[in-house]
Amino acid sequence: MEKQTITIYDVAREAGVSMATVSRVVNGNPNVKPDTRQKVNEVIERLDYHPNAVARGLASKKSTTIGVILPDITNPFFASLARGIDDIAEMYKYNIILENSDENVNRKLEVFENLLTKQVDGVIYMGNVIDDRLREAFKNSRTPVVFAGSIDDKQALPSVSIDYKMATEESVDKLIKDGNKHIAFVSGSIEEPVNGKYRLEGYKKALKKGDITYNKKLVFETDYNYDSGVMLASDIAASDATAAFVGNDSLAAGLLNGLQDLDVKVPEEFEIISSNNTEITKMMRPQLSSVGQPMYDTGAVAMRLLTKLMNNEEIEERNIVLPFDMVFRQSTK
Amino acid sequence: MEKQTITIYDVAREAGVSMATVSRVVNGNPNVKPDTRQKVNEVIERLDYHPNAVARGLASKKSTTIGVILPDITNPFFASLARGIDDIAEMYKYNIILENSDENVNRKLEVFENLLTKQVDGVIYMGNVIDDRLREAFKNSRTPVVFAGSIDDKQALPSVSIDYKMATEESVDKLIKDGNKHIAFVSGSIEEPVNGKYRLEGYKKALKKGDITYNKKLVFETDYNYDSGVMLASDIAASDATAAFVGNDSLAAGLLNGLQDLDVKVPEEFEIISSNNTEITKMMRPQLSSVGQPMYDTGAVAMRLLTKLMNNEEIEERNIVLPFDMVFRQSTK
DNA sequence: CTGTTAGCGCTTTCAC
DNA sequence: GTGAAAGCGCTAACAG
Repeated sequence: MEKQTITIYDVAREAGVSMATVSRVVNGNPNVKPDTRQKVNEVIERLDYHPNAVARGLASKKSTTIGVILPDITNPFFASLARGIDDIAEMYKYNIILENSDENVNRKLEVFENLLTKQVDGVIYMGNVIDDRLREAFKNSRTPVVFAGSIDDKQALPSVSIDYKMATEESVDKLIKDGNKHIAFVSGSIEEPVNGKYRLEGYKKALKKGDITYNKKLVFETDYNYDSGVMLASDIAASDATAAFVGNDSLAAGLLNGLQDLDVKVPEEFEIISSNNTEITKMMRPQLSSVGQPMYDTGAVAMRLLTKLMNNEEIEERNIVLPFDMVFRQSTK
Repeated sequence: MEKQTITIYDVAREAGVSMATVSRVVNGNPNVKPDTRQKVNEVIERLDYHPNAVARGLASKKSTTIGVILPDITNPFFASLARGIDDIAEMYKYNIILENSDENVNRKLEVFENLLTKQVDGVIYMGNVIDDRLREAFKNSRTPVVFAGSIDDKQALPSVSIDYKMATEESVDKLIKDGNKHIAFVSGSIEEPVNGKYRLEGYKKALKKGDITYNKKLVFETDYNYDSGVMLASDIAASDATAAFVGNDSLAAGLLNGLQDLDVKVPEEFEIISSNNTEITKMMRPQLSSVGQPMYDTGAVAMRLLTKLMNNEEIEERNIVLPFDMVFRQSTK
């Protein structure tokens, strides 16, 4: 049925030139006489020749493939980032190998090894947790790694993200301005730098500006999902909080619904500001106010940065901070 | 900093054996004396040797990589399928190259070519649209392709999905049993087999059983997203429909909110049954009733099927139909 | 059980 | 502008 694999050698023979010349035209090398080029192209067409990327990768030591490590592709936040990455990758002719890490450190190490084994030209890392072993592995490999939507708190590696501290600060500013004196901070584990280091600091800074003393009891750590939010609602309703900054949309959605099920009126009795402005913020009733984070762009910019790193181009800024905005909807006054 | 790439040859020399032997121990070939094996493993450890998957791929003609073509990874339905695929792929030591097609036929052809170029061992295809050129390309390649969560209406290619016709039929049965005489059918383009061929047929069959005449005006085609649902709400409210079967959760969510914004009470005045039972069905108020589709499992089973195909194992059934269930929540009586 | 020997299909000096 | 030849790092007969 299907004919034998046809190789560069077949094309060379048919066109009466050498493999080197075929290789040149395939790769757009200018040092080929137009006549020759055309002749070769005709044969390529006629034989329906397709270069073998694996052989090419072995010879050139470039795979035109990059690895993408993320916690879970079903999380809309990471899916959006991945989409941004993929679109730019496509533009630069790179393919993407996807790896779900479930934020498991050992798994990340394995996965990274595996990616190196596959000779990826670069990797984009997403995830809120990063430990020293992984950081070491990243640094020791000569494969460039960039962080997307995540920050290495040691700032040792290139990254693209928003200013989480300031975004949180502005959110809490707004909540204070609305008259709230007791504001909950809801997030995933504060072991994660994005929460414990950046967001929490922004939260504290806003409190200080508002002359409100920080109360540890108003810091709620849980998982990033809807059901956790629902379950958290009773705890929060039982506290004296009248507003919350929430670090994740699914979590915020759960909290909102949970609170309403307990007959707490939002925003009249309780205000909520969420963090990622994914589509579900619009689906909720009342609609959730949120920090607006350019997820797609974060992925896109990270990929663009990676291409520069892979080509050893000059980099102006290794730690890129993208602008965010505040989207006020119905869950705030 | 980083030492030279160390190869199988280095290991062989250091261990005083041949490359072939090293290759054997690396690949777990049993024909190696335990002593030798251990000696080689020690050297591998000491030299921190990592096999080069590209070279291996060239020599063995296997890349241990598969391609996954889907419309858009930010669509939760496809993201869940992708997760199922990835988990099983990992189990069988395959990696996944992700390709977003945006349901664009030309792009799909390109992307598929590219995947073949990269020598993937198999491909999983998701998408509701498939035209003859693509089907031909799939069949002509000797790379196995399986459909996941989608059906090739010609049934020519292996696939894994639920029985969309029956799921729709059962949904509409329920709506009829609740007393509705005018039931809208809302989906994406009925050019897509899943809608025009399977779901619509199930819809018609249920109507016939309920002695309701099919009314073309109650068939609404639109895009698979929240805003389209919102916009559709006024049209549907203006029709005489008192219930709707909707082929997509985001769309159903938009319709639900749109209807409520028009003061239509759900489910008292209007019932809705959606299709994918993604998490947003639970987030909506009232919560959406939905066909429960095993998305993760569909991906997982498709990947398992692909592994069999790649190994030329016997296949009992090429077109696997997974069970679905009906999840009744608050958008139905 | 182990070693030898060809390649896999392509890129890349280095000559001419 | 073009060709010859040497690998890239590994697998897979084939001997022995």
